[in-house]
Amino acid sequence: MTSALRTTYHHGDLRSALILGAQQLLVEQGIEAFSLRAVARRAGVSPAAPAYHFGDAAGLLTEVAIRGFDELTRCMAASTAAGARSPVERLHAMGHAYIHFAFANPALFHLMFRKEKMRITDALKASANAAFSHLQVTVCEAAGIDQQRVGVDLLASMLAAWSMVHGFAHLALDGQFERFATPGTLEAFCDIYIPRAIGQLRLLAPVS
Amino acid sequence: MTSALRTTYHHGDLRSALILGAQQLLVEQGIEAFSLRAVARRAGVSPAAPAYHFGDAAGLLTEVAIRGFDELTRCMAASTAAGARSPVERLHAMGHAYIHFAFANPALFHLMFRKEKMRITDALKASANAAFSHLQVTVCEAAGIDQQRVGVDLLASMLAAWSMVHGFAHLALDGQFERFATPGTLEAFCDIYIPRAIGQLRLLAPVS
DNA sequence: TGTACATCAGTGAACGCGCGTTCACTGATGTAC
DNA sequence: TGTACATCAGTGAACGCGCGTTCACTGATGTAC
Repeated sequence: MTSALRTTYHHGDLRSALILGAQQLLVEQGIEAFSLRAVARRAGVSPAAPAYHFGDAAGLLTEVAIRGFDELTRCMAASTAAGARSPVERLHAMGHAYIHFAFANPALFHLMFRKEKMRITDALKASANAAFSHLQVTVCEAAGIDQQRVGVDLLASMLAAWSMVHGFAHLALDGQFERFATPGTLEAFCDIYIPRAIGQLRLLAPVS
Repeated sequence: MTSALRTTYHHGDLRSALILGAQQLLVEQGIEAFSLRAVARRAGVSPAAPAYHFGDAAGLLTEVAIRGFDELTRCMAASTAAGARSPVERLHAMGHAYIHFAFANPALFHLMFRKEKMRITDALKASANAAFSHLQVTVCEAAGIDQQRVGVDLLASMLAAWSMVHGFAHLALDGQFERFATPGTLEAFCDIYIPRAIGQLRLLAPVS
């Protein structure tokens, strides 16, 4: 809701509008451009309004990050839900989903893993944990292990899988793979190398 | 050289001193605290002096990042040089070195992979490439492949290895592993899981 | 059904801060003759 | 060997900017009686 649309003194749901506006600001201009004043401006609201709801920038960004983790969880869940695939195929699908989430929301993805920008609240931890346990379940299934009995080896597999997709996404977003792919073909490059990189994980049998 | 030590109008080697000061500022206060004025203050020099040498913050940070990549290369080289180990052991050692470099220099490590903070000069590319080709050689040796014949499969192995250590370092630095380790034991946690995670790479035979 | 009052949600002008940048300047150094 | 001059390296005061935060305020909403 922009200032042009405001007719009443009270906004109605300014809190949500500010979170949404912050998300859009992140998408459009990156985290460097983020400030409480910029968010207020975009919402057509006085510069002091965001502080009333969130205290400071970290408070608002925390809410944005929570929604980011929720969305990531949704993406991962959707990727494994479709069709009756094998556990290994589901893990591949989830890895893809993780990396594609990062590509689709670069600034949000970076924010989510920059704890110094946020307040580590219980709500944030809960959302992040939900995303992680999706990974955990899928890795357990792919490795054929009862997830009630997570031991050192399985945790190592999970860390390896998570680290790999996370690192891949980070390096790709930072342009480190331009070394190998001419500009404009990064997506094609990723289509080829994401499955092969994930396929390098020892716990996984070849997809087909 | 601080202002207290300055006796002459000319500094002598202000350019180097500013780069060093910027590095220290990064170590001590993180990238958020970085500004040309802060660097000038630390060097005991007028606020306009850094701009004379580097143009803007990106120019100075580029120089810092170049030295970061050089140092990373040195760390990786040192890790593989010691003793007459097997190729696989050398790859393990290099992965350790990569992650330990990140732990020892968190702010610098983050800077090196934030291209929007820098100018992508030829010198920067050269330093980054040098670090990468160290990885490439070691992965080739570990996989037993002639590095003159890098194909899709070998590139996939390299990307997998790089992504994994990079992601591991990132996630650990962001505190994501506090989920598993009580505070204060992160290093012990990493000592256990770094080798096991790297051991998950398909190309690698068991270390011993 | 009305009225008084408390609380909530947001205003908007003002504050001080650190920042990058400009600009006329000056001290030191190098070079040509 | 001296001198004139150009260039280099850095000064420091000033500028305008956007920022977070404060503060007295006000319009709207809810609640008690």
